[in-house]
Amino acid sequence: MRKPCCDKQYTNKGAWSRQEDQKLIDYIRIHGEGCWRTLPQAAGLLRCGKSCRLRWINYLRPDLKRDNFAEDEEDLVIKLHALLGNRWSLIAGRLPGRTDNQVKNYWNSHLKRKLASKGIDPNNHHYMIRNLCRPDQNSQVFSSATSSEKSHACHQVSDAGSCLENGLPDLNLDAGSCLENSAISAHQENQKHGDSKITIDTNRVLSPSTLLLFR
DNA sequence: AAGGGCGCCAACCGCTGTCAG
DNA sequence: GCTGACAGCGGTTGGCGCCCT
Repeated sequence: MRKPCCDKQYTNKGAWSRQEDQKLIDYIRIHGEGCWRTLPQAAGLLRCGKSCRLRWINYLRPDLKRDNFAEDEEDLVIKLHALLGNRWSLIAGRLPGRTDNQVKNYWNSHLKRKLASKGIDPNNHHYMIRNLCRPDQNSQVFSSATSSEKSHACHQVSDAGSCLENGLPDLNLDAGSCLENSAISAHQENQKHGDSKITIDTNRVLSPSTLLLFR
């Protein structure tokens, strides 16, 4: 069992005061980042080193953007999430001035809902196909999406793949998702030709979870 | 005007990865 | 190879403010 990083009895918790912020900023200006364990004592702070690190990285760093996410940043987060999943630090690394915490919070509070409202499952970036199968009240979700939005979801994985060609690191893409995606694209083809029923090309491979949606 | 519900976001917690001794 | 210290990550929580009834 690892020892705690600090003696919790003698550390403050909760929101940081201005004085605490100033002490941390002053200390880091002079000594630079790092040695978080010894920093609190050296800087005269009654805080855990971990807490100091978090406060600096997520709030006090001078290069942080504090404004709302721009549309292109949103798009990038969505594409990177399709590629990387909940690897917030990797995603944030591609957004200058944004922290992993900011990206995570923005995803959970805005983007998840935004995708869901367009009928896109925020977990796997696929359309929630059940909505297509059952023309009940749920189907409104899908029908309210514009064609470009539908296209966006169905091509999420291939778009993300194209990011790789633009210099993203070598990542292990989920091949299963691509195959499922191609089956969804097949459905799109049917839609284009006016077919109201879903037909599945059995030569295309679907995961069991996706197959369940069609039953 | 009040208070209950909800969303946002800063901060915390627990865990993992890495590296030095 | 083992152990402990440290940094970093992702999930979760709690407090605050806004909105609606």
